[in-house]
Amino acid sequence: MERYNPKTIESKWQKKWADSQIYVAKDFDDKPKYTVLTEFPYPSGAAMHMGHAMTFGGGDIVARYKRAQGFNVLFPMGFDAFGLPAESFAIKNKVTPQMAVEQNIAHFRHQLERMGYSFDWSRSFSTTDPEYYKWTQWLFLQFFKAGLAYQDEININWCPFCKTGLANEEVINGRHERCDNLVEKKKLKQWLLKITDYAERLIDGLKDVDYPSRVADQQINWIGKSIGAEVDFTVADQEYKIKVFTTRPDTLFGATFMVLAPEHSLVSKITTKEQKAAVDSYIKATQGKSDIERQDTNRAKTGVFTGAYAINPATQERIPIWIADYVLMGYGTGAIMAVPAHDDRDWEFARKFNIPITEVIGGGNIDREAYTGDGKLVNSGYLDGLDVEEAKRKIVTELAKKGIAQEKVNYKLHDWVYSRQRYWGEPIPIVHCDKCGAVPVPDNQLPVELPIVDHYEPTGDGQSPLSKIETWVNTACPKCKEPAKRETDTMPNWAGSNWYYLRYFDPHNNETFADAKKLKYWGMVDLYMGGMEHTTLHLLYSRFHHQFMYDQGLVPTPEPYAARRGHGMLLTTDGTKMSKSKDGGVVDPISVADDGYGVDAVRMALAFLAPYDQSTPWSPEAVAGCYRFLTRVWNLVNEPVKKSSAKSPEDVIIQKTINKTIKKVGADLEKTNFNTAIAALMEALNEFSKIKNKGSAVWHEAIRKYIQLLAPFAPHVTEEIWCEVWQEKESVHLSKWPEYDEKLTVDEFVKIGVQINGKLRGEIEVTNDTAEAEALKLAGQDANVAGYLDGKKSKKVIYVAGRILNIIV
RNA sequence: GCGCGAGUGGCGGAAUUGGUAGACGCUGCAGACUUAAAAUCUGUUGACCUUAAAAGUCGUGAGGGUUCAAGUCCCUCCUCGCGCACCA
Repeated sequence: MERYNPKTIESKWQKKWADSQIYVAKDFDDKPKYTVLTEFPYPSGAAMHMGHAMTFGGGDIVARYKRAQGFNVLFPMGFDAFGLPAESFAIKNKVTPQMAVEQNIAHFRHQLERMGYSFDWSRSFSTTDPEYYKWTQWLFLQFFKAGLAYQDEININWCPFCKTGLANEEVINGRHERCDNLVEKKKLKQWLLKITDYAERLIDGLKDVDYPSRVADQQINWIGKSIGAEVDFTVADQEYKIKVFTTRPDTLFGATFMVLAPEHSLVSKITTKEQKAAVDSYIKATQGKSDIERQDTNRAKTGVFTGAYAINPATQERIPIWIADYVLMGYGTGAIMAVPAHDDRDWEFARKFNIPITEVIGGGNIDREAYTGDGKLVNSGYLDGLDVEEAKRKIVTELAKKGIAQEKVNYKLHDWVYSRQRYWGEPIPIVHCDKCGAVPVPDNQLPVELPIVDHYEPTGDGQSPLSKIETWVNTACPKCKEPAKRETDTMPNWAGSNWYYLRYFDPHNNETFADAKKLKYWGMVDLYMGGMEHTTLHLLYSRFHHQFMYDQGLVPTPEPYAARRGHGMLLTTDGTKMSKSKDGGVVDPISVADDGYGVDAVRMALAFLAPYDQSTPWSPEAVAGCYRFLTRVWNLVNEPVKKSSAKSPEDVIIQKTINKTIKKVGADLEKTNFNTAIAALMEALNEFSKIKNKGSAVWHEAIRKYIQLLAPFAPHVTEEIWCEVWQEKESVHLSKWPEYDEKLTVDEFVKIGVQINGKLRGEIEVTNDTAEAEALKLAGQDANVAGYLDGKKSKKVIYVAGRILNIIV
């Protein structure tokens, strides 16, 4: 008998699968379709890491399972190759980004093939292919034409290291998520996408899709919806009005001062001569602070009085207007009405600057702290006696009559800063003309290709390197044909991934981004697997993109992904996050496979280690264990046995085992519970190993099914057994998923516990329809139980058939 | 501070949704095979107390409660992880 040798087996089958194209998905097949998508990678020059293997491995298991179930499965793969890392790699290695990407894709694809994933490579593409980004640009123009892409001069997040503007979502704790450098503010003219128009839809749509609650909650949280009111305050003795947003209009009578963000446009207008010096120096000090400093909640409140007053519209009293950096220009209107009695921050501020604190909601002790709970209104004129909710409604109604307040919903979500000052991205297909303004490049001139240049290092002056290429920049206005200039900013690295899943449905179409019939056939992605870290980035962006496309009639479904699953993080053995900077931190799946365990064992270990969505420490022993398991499977099927048609007394056990296992593995796969599915397969192997007569017909049928169950998890060794050991003509991965007989999944006899007064004292063997009296009799025969029952009367008997017998004495 | 999730053996983790806690894997221990080791196979592996055997007591972060019965349900609290964070 040959030893299990993954190395020769794996490379052989990977080649055969590629040659026979068994994983190629067919458009418009009669079978029901199933689209399983795994986030496509950025092809770096480095080794593939465990996070990739988690994503692709999970997708591959599902893809193989669904194929076996008779679905026409689309399991595609491509590359997301625009963006900063490719450019940095190119600069470092002194090659062009185009060359770097080509090399890296070849390298990465080779690794993916080495892992044996069942991707349909015929549909592969890179977001950097001009035939692809033509449509990325075209889609941008649809946003532009719909008024959802616009230019604005705003204060944006600027990464001084990468020398580019960033979206809000790309800033984590005040640092650029890619390079970890501190982000600055910079005023630049930028392209933005109006994602805020879709804030409500992005929340709503989550109801109709199956996302882990963690993911849905995080998106809802990020969008940050709050319901409240906008109220106008007039500045005393001046013509200005200050608009504020508040979620607590009920506390208006308690507003004893106002605060403007230092950047607020009214600040310079209302500040008095006496206060000007103080205000100016405060603004200057604020500008010198980083976002991290400014957002530190533990910092003591600072601020300065403008000298101006506003009129509280409820009390008609004059209240001072301050500026303070705890009020952010980026949220609401950049101005607040401060109610120190019922807001922690306002309370702290008022205390520090000796501003009066007026209680308007009873129930707290405002001398000690702000009271933010419920209660009855006090000191509030016509609101007195109402509770908070009633008061909110009443005051907004009253003020609305006078035209100084209205209900308002606010979101934390900001419009998406969509331009980058880097070379390696899709050029924004706009021409700037002195006469006609921003003019879209006509469809027949797309794509606007990136010019090949010698220098593409970022300039750092807020201009894209493209701006230095005069021959490219200078063009004719598509409208009036007069000389005009191209937009030189490029799109963010997220642009290509916004809609890539749609392109898999029809990857080679030159007429449109994807044919409508194919969009309809492959429709919604049934299962989308990816990393948790993309929840408020790519996943949110692409949902927005898709919703817009739906509104434009470009796609048939309102949401892109029917279900989302994210994998947990692999931690180092000491429980910390795997990172490149740490010694031995990153383990690469292929080198582990090359150590002799093989790809199948590595893939199984990743699936077996922990529940799919849970973070867990990486364990090299787990791979060894899975290798051992696969070796045992290999030895079992290769064990020489005498074939016989005779029935064996062990047949019943064999049948029960395989039927139970089919049921369990199928149920677990539906829930992406890979770890328990594998445990069930291991359990079954243990049962099978104990069988003495391995020659019966029942045995052969069962072991055949067993290999089919194992196939999605260990595709190579099962294929070798199927096609070489058993000489089947067609791949195990094209075979039909075995069915089970419900009757054969139930054991005739089960052991149930016997409890006396709720404590386990014995065990009896019963059937599911053993009567209570019979069960009691059996229990009485157990010496230990009998000892406890001896001489005592049973008060009560609880008997749950097939579960438990509990006797109360 | 807000939102979400999790606390079970030496370790990773199971537990049919209230019914014999610790499946499966790893590790450890003992044995078989071997000149020896590796590999493989067999047994064993929650703690305590006893042990000739059987039995027994405790045990799912802590404390309380509901129930014949709680890892699972309810209340109070603690710890850890993730995300957001001066969001008005």
